[in-house]
Amino acid sequence: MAIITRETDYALRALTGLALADDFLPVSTLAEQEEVPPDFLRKIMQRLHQAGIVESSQGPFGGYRLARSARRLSVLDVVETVQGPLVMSECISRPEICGRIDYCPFRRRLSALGAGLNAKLAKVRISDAANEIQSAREAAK
Amino acid sequence: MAIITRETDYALRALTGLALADDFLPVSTLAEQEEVPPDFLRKIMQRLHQAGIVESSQGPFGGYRLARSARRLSVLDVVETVQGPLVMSECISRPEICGRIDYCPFRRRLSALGAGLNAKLAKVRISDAANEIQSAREAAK
DNA sequence: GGGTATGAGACTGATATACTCCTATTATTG
DNA sequence: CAATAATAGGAGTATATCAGTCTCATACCC
Ligand code: FES
Ligand code: FES
Repeated sequence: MAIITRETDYALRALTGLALADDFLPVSTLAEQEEVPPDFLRKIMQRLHQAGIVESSQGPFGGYRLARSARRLSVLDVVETVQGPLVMSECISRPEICGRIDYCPFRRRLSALGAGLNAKLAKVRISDAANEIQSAREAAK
Repeated sequence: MAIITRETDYALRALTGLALADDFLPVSTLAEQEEVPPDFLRKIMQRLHQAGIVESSQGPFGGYRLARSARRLSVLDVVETVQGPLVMSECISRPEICGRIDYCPFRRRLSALGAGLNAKLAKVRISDAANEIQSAREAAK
């Protein structure tokens, strides 16, 4: 089972592309650059827009750009926006449906692992990815 | 999104029950104890049996028991048996479908997180859970 | 052989995933 | 200032997975 869906993967690619562009970029360009089906990316960008991660401009020369610095945008933000909160299991995340909360021997251990993963995903920033691409480009010159 | 499905959750409960019983236990008893739909648990036990995690005995006084010590059975084993390998993303786990393997700035970082999570899940053993239940029972006496 | 238990697997409803297509809005152009 | 072209916005669809049920065959004990 994959923890990160393709939708999130595509969103990460697109946001990295936007971080490098630093200007309004249309979905068509972004989709070609990042090798994502354009119509699918359009829908993904809408969700990122609703979540306030990107700003949009319609009409010719429009497109999307980051709404905040790539340094303040983590992989966790993107995961949570696209596929919802990342949790170890439904039973752990929702005490009201658990029913064995007092004596379940896995709850504590597994929820700690979930919290750990979330913390690590929060430390990977879009700017890290953008910087890596940037460095590679300069090295290739 | 939940990393561990309900099916895996049920499997963990059942295996912990078996670890405490240390004898053949029928699915009906196990299902009642662990609060799992009996027919669903039956199917889950079949998969655990195919994977060699439990042994079965048919007929009266039959049921399932652990095929190996609970100390040698980790949560990761159960996750992989029930829901397949746990990976960060499809694109990361299958280089042949990736296409951007040489320059993807997320591949290295995220696959490291995936490996870390797998390692931690491998360190949580069914015996840990069984021991915790055992201790609680003795304390309640 | 009768009764109790598991084994294998087909079948189903609901939800999520991955993607497509049509519509509304904006900016330039003649 | 309308027509047009470029863009985002949002509805809709096919497939897969999840979660569970049901049936029937098989093995075992008395
Ligand atoms: S978290 Fe609910 S039973 Fe374990
Ligand atoms: S792992 Fe394939 S594009 Fe990032």
